[in-house]
Amino acid sequence: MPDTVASGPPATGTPSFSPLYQQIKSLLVQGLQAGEWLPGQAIPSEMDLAARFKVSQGTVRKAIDELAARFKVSQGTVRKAIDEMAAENVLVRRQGKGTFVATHAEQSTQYRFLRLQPDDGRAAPLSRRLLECKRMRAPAEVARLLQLKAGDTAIQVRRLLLAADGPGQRPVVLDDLWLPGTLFKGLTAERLEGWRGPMYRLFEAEFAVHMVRAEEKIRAVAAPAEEAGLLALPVGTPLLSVERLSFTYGDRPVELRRGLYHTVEHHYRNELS
Amino acid sequence: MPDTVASGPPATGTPSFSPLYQQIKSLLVQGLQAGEWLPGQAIPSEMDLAARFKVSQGTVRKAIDELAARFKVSQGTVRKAIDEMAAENVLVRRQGKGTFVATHAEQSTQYRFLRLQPDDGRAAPLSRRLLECKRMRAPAEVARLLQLKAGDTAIQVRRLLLAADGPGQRPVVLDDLWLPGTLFKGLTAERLEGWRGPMYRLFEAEFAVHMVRAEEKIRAVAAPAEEAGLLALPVGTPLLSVERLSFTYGDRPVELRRGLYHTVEHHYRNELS
DNA sequence: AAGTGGTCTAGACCACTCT
DNA sequence: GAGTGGTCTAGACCACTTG
Repeated sequence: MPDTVASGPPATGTPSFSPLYQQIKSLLVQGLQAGEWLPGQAIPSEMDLAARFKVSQGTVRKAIDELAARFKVSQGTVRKAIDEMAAENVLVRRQGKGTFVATHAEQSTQYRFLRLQPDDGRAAPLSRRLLECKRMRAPAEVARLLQLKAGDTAIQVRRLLLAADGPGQRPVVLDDLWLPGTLFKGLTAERLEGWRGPMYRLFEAEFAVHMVRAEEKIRAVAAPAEEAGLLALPVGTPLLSVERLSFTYGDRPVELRRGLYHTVEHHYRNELS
Repeated sequence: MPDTVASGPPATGTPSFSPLYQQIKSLLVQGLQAGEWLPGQAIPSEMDLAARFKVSQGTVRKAIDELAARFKVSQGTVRKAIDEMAAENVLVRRQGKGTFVATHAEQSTQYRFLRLQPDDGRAAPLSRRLLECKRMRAPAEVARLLQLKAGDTAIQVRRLLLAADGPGQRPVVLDDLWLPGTLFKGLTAERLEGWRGPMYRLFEAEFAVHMVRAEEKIRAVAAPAEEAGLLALPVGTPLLSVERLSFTYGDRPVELRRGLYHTVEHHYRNELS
């Protein structure tokens, strides 16, 4: 870890460039990026820190104090950095337990990025059906958005999400995903089909890629022939087209997804403020 | 102002019910609700506070110190309350100037709730055309969502938003609004047509109703005959249906709006985290 | 020069969780 | 009982805006 911070008393004099707590924040992001702490784990790893500072492991201090010592700043400054990261859903505080790296594994945040809801509040979870998973050269537009070099390979995944609350299963969502081939080396159809749980959790657990935030562009479109067929709908049915670009730590784009949502018994929910 | 807070040293002992800064926050919201400070104005009004505490007006202190004195808590606690309200876009901090009540008047936050964007980044502002503005008895569904009593009057407004970047003006959005008649007493078609600027700014300035947050339900629908005609589109064109319920201070619903967006050259933009 | 929000420090007690 | 985050206090200097 560079000691960009730990030079001199930062309270007075030059804040050099950005506020101390912002520097702490980016150091923590670097740690997350490097996989120093994994989703679901607590920060900091006391063993690790003890080793780093060559402090006897029995030296018991507060976790944040450890961070403070590591960065040579006060507890309050570290707190403010963590405050912001908690507001961004990168970290999760739990009173009495610790501060944890956010994960897509927990019930409460499992489908954090899926804003589609059934019109009646009942939250019948959707089932999945994998249609395709193949490696290919990334199309120009995909390469551009994922910041790949021309000719880099991408993985394309196509799948259906189905509502199962009625008598039969009705398709509700058709998803097309593109992933950078370099990051998702061992990803195969079998791996995807065998997985129980959210796809983003698989990405965390098997490929060390954690989705932090995303941008979506939403349109209304008429279902084209092929897509209509897959969704078992008449050609031309109005569908919500949701183009999502997802980012991991450090704002690196790592997934491009285009979903077609059938919004007759479901809707896309959004909060504005 | 009740002195729910100002009883005894709150740092130690019983926090009675909720954290101090939450109590401060709700007191501030009460002040906003009561119109004590208006959108665009700074908080606190020093004259007002001086009058309240019968302190000579010449006694100059920091604004937050005034609030702190008023509520008998430390500066840090007031700060935390204001922090949260700034995060909710209820207040706006400006370094060196003060803390202000958020408004829909400023350029930067003018169309805060309109997530529709042109596909090319160019931000050609939309022009408006008022189609209708009439008082009527609130339909059951509208009354329910706006928490009106059965039979209360509502104002219905219908309007078009048009893109003017090309040679002619093309309709892009058809909006239908319902407003509680009691809150918007003098609202007429003339008042709406004569107004230059965002509608939400008119609501602030003329009716003392400030929109703080909103919930939207989004669907893809086929344009019905009447709406298609108004938008100058073929019947059945896929449109984004955006149903918005807007709230003012204290989570009181004050506007129901249903927009139909034509999303061929525009899209709805959303950020997930 | 004065007043504002922005940052930083140092220390305290409380509420919750786990052993 | 020990360790965690949550809240609260008191005071300091800095950066920015305005007279």
